[in-house]
Amino acid sequence: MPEDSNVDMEETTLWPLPTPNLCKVCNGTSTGVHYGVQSCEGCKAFFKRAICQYGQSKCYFGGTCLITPETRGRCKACRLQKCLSEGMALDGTKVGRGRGLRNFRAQGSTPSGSPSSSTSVMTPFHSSAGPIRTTSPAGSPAKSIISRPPGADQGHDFIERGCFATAGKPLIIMQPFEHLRRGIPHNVIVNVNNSNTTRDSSCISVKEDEDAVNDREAPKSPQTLGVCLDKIMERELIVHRNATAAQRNAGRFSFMSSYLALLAERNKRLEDTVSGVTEAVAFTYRGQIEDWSHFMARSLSENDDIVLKPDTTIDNLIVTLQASIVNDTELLVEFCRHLPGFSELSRREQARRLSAKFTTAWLLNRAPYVRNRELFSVIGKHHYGRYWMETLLDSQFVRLLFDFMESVNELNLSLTENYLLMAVICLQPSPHLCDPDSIQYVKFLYSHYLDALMHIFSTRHSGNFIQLRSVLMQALAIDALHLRYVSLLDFSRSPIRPVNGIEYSPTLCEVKDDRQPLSDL
Amino acid sequence: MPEDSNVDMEETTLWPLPTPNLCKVCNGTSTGVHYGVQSCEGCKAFFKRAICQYGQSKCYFGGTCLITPETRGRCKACRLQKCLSEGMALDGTKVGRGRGLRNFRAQGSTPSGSPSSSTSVMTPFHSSAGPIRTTSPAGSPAKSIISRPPGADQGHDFIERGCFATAGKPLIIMQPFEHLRRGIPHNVIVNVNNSNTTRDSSCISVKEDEDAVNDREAPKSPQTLGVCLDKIMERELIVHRNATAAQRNAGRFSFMSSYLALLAERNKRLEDTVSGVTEAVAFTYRGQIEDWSHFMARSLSENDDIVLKPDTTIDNLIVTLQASIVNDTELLVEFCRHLPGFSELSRREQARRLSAKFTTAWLLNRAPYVRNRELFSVIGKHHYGRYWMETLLDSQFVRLLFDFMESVNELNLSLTENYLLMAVICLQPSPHLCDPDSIQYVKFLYSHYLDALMHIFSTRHSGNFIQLRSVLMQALAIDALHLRYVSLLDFSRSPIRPVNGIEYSPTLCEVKDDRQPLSDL
DNA sequence: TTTGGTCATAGTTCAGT
DNA sequence: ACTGAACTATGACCAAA
Ligand SMILES: [Zn+2]
Ligand SMILES: [Zn+2]
Ligand SMILES: [Zn+2]
Ligand SMILES: [Zn+2]
Repeated sequence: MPEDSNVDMEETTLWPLPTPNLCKVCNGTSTGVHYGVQSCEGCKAFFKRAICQYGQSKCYFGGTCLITPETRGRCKACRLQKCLSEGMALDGTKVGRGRGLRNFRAQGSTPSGSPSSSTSVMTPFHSSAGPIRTTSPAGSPAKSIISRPPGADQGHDFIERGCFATAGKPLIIMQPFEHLRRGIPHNVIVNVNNSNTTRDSSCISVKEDEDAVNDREAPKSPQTLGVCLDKIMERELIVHRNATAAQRNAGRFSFMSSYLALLAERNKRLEDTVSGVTEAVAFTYRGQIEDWSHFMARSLSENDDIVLKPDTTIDNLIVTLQASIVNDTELLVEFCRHLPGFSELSRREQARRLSAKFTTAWLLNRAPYVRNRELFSVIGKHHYGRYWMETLLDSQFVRLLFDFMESVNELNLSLTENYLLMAVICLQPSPHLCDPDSIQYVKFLYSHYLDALMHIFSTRHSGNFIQLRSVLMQALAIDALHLRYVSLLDFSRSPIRPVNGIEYSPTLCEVKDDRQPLSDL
Repeated sequence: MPEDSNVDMEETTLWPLPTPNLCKVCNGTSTGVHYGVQSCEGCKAFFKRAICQYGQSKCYFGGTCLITPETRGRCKACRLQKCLSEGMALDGTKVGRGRGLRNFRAQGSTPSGSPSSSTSVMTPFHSSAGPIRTTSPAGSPAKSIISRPPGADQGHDFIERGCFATAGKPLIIMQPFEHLRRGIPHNVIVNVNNSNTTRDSSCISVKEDEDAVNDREAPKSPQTLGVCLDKIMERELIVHRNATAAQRNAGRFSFMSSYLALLAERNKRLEDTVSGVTEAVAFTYRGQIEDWSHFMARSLSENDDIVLKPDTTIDNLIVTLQASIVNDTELLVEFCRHLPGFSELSRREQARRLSAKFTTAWLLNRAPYVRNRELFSVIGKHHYGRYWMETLLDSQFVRLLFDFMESVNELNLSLTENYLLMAVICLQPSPHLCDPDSIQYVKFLYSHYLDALMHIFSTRHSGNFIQLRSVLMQALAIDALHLRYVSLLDFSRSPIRPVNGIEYSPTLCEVKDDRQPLSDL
């Protein structure tokens, strides 16, 4: 320490300012200001690695190693210490050609965090930089995806269940049998001979002797398992005196009542939420529902042959379609604004979420009006069904849309359930849709609405949870497709195609399990 | 968060900011409209580079990365995708500069056409004359040069209007003459197959014609759905002023808190129950678990060939088996007595229930020690596995037992889950096991324990509810078999066979339509 | 106001040790 | 396992239109 500071003093006093090309850490040739300090390439890279990936290191020479271009490799601890004492830091690094404003930090006394002893703790912790990322030049082989920060955890579990299943932590410490199961036997049981168990195995043999002597040895008469069990039950249970019936009932009641009250209260909450959805529908989609129901009923009754003819020109239809998209979006926004709890999301997240969910909501809204691969919806004054969809859109894409709508249809949802499902889907807590501070809340909302859906869904005989789960998964795929394809579609001209020229392919629907690093969110 | 400040501004001004200075791509601070989109310097430069010099890139995180100022550097593919879906395009619409021309010339071999069309290709095929050749990796030609579709205008005039001009929506102010100002009327064939003569003026004139034809709504300005959605969202959501972050948090809290309190209370109940099970295990099965785990681990590690040899005589084994049955029964009774709520059953029902569940519990207790069709359990001092089972018992019956244990195994249960499952099964409310006055209570207990099981089961990724349901059904079958067959087995002599002479057959497992409350699953 | 260009600095790679 | 020269990517700033 004294050594270093002397050197610093001399340099700064005798050659006060520039030392234009010297690394403040090792005195080598500097290539500019890195991490706030005039430094060389080596010290720059070393500092980054030291902060991001090295573990602890310690000086073995007393902590006062001189750092020069020749010696800087000899003691990592002292080199890092020097970096820190010169003011290097990863935080607040400006990307791009920012002003080197941070230089003032190096002035005056060494910054607060500089360790005085030479045991530098190289934590793997890092600020916003994220794990070291590899970018690939075109066509390079696959890159490894670097370790994911601990924050980004479970992805799909919450698809399966509602609040009651996910809210709260795991209840108990798992002592999984998996170690045994997976057939890697050797490292499993370390506590082989810890016979300090409360109940050691000898008791078995003890009992064995007793019972063998008492019950079974002498009589050779057949003894069924049933008889044996009865005897043991009698013996065992008689030891514990049982309460009277009245006492039992009291016990039962106290055990059940509060829990049942909880369940009742929960059901009331869920029903409130369902009512909220019903009201939201009445405020928004109701007109559409009536129109389309009527239209479908009429079309189906008039004419068994369901292939409907086009009733306008492409250009007119495109204009109408654009308008209907606007209308649908407005309805979706309005619908979600009526959902209890939704308004507590930030406006920006609302916008992000609903933009991302447009396609899925569009499909859910229309699913009830699909019959025999035809869609009976009306936009403007025109029937917008398979004919126009196939005319305007990629046919594989259209097939996917119908597949999804038919999947939804197989659920046989009631009207309320259908829009409850829409709410659930609009609230799926995908990381890329959540504000950083809203993830927990959205997870709550999602599972709450899912609870509500499951609640009314399960009261019906047809409740098909597997299919429901499948639909939720498909919705995620549609969301992915929306981002990658649908939102790039140019709806202003006749073959509606994406502006980036990447045509539809099923791979666009793939939902990978990967989560992008969310460390600093 | 920048958003908060915006919200605050909003609160004070009472008038929604028309377009906050936010980058449409990354939500950072915008510096104006670049390439047709309100964007920041970074996204502007990125887009330019991405189009002109980068090769293709691909997302390694699933293709739905969130793009924020902090995260935008992590995934080029998603950033570019977002740029495109927001409508960014390189073309000559805002040709304001000659520098680029100079640059093109300096590069040599520039297509000499008008500067605005130099990169204008709508197809996924890239123009062979890539304008800027850089040091991009060798042989990565395929980057389609994106161009703004003809007719796209830029700047604020478009932003002010709803996208798609919101045909039929009176609240939007049309600016039908905006394009007249810019474009020279020009009769070009309507561009379903957009010819590459994408001069700005021509496209605008086309659009004008369309406007005139279609009752002056919906100018055909090519826009992606993504842009459209953004604009509507902005318009719709801006009408409803959002609360401050603090207000939102308060709202969230009030919405969540009582419900979460319910959940917490419920989880506490479940947790209590699970703890009860864990304690019950510690009091009863713990010694067995340790012994058998150790035995299995040792057996598997010593010897890949798992066929274990008999280590005693049949007569000895039968005696030992009898003793172990006694022991198992005692353990089962003791285990269930520790289960919260179980003691409130009448002694008679306890006995009836546990007698009936003996076989199922026996199997559940041993399922974790089954590997490759071998059972690694120890009774007395002897291994009791497939060899002895098949020697003593009906081989079809043995096969059934192994089938069930392997089904249980497939659930990959933790230790606690395994015995929680045992509790659930012991509490199945079959009518023939219940006292008349206890049916409701048993149903409650059953669903309570099932809740607890589902709860911890669902927190694990492997939660396989279908398999769980299947196991519960199989358990009922085993119960039926126990009554009809197992309890009649005479364990006192060597081939263990039923005293009534009715040999095992699968029909004995049939469960009458007993209407078990499995709908809870 | 928007454009292309600049360039200091950040991040990444890979042969060398 | 670490190092660092060389390379690529980023974006604030700028001058020009
Ligand atoms: Zn240096
Ligand atoms: Zn040192
Ligand atoms: Zn941006
Ligand atoms: Zn990505």
